[in-house]
Amino acid sequence: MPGRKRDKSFSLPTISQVAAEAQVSAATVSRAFSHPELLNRKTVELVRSVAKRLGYVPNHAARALSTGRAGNIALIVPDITNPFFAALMRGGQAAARERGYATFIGDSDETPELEDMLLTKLSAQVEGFIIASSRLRGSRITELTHRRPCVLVNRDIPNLPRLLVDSGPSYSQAVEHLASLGHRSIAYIAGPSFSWSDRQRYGAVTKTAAALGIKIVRVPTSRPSFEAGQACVDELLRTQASAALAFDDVMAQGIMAGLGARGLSVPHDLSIVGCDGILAPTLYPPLTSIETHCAQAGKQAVEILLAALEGGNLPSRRISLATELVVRATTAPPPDGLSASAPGKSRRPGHIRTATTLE
Amino acid sequence: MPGRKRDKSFSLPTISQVAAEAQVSAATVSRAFSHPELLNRKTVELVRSVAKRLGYVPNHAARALSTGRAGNIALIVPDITNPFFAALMRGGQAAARERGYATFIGDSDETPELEDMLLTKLSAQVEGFIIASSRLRGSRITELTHRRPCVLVNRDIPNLPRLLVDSGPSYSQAVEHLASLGHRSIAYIAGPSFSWSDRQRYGAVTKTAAALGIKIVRVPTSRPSFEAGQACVDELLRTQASAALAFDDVMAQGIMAGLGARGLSVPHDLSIVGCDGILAPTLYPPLTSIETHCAQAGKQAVEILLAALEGGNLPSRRISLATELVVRATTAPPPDGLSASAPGKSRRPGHIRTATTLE
DNA sequence: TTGTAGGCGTTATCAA
DNA sequence: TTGATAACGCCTACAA
Repeated sequence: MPGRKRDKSFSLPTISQVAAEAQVSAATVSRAFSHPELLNRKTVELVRSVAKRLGYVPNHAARALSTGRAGNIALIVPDITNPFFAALMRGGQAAARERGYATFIGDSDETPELEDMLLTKLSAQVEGFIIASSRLRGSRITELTHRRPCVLVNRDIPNLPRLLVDSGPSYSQAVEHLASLGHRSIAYIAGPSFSWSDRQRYGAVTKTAAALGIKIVRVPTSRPSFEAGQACVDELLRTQASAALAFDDVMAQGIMAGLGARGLSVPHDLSIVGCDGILAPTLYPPLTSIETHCAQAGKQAVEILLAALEGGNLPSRRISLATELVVRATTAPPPDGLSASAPGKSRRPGHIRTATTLE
Repeated sequence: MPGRKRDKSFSLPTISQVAAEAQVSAATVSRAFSHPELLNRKTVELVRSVAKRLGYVPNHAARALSTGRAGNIALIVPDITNPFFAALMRGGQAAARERGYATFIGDSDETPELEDMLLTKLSAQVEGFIIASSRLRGSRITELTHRRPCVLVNRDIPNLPRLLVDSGPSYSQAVEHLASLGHRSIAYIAGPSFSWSDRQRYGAVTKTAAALGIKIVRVPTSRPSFEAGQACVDELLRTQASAALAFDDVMAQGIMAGLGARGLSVPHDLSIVGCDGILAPTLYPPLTSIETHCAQAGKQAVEILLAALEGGNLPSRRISLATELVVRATTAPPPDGLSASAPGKSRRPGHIRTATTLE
């Protein structure tokens, strides 16, 4: 007869074992967990106690097959170890868990191929995706969205639900902040070329700099990592810029380490601004950085996805998340510039937040 | 008739759709993916091309139900955002992916309850678990191991397969290193009380210190985080110790920040040693720390688990992973001590590795 | 309030 | 080399 023998050594108790033990039908056991309100109080209690004794837990995979609802979502990020994504994942996973969803993670290692592979392999096991900083072509993302609901983070594709950390204005402020300190030549330490965030940030920087008559030099890097930050220091120094705007805190940290290794000090020899806000307050000196509220972004992305899953259709809305420039101790007047303003303090009014103590 | 209607908006192509389109049976389609060697070359090609055109991907959940093999594993850690666990996860996830397994992550937020919940909810969807630094009672872990194969990291329970980052010897060396610099009173900044690693580290520290006639004061903390590190600085200073051995790099970083905020400098006013090796080289000053090779540990744990899944039984072996003390720039003679030895350099011979440049 | 039975997508057994 | 079919564990429409 068909059907296969199976290694019983690690098998979990099934619904029918519970049913037999409790002397009820499997349907009753099922209802005791999914729709207890349809059952007699006593029955629910009986079934649950038997289930507990046997160690029965409803099998998600089987339930998924039957209902089409896996109770899982997946979170795809380019780099698990980057604090921005780690915080985003943490916020997202907590939100999912609160609503009863389990979370897959995929680390694409910054490569489109791996990202694509993860997305296709996971698609049957999850109800939807959060894709953060996708390195995929827009057309491919749109295709995938037809198979499973996707919420994008930091990728702006029309008609798809997306959460955009709107750091452009803060980068503009950062340029103004540096300008007010007397900087006339600023290096932009670039992020990945496929990154929407990088385009947005670089765009804001060049535009604001042009308006202020400030020179911007773009320093390309291999990927947003501590090592890449260190590695670009020579090129950064060659630009003769007196300040660096980094794509993120991790790179800024790498640059600070690289400068330190060359006997240069921050902000005395060079001013630095990062972006993320996670690493920034933990560094020495505390990094002037753009706060992105990444855990909040993860949470909100998951909430949008789950609402869509339960509501039935995706909102296709574009949501912007505000950021703030937080001035700490890595920005000061340039070495030979005007020394009227105190280091680490901006004289400009506006939305700039100044952190006086370590947070 | 029974069976339910389902929202078709996001449904994936199924095996029978491919079968119909390719004019073969569902069994043939199945074999084209699972056992192509049983099929005619032409047939395999035909089926695969049709599948590709339709965007068909075998449904893992259904396969899991039929075979009992989910093709998933789960990685449970106390804190996703801790670089030690982030690196461990990255190593583990990459190893799993290479062997065709997808990875769930669970962040237990340092609580046993959440950890237990994650483990039970995930058990039906995964073939096995990697549990890192479990905060669960040993008896509970043993119970869970009967349901699904588990490989433990940094938890020493007899008869279970476990990978232990054996940092004890390096902590002993750290004590000797500090002693050789002239320190006579050292604070140990503790980790979580349920943590095997903490017991091992504290044990090694007290034992070695006793042999050298050095005083150890244990400073308890709420959890291994940057904030907790900052928060314990006052208590640390009250101990009058001239050096601090921290449970991990994250706490060491918090302490360094807290000292900086109080106008104290490292290693001039206080020497600090951390543990992990991820954060250490990125800090300023570069942190003397114990290198734990955490990504490697994640990889190896997964390999043990997968070998067990394929081999059929768990090895129940206890594997030790060696660590190394890497001396960087946060250890020096105490303020009023002998100043014969150069700061940041140990005069002791042996296995101590000295990092002269930033890595 | 509870039981019966068909079906979710896939795989393995058996037969052809 | 391929096809028909039972079975995996669960859920739900319908009957009782």
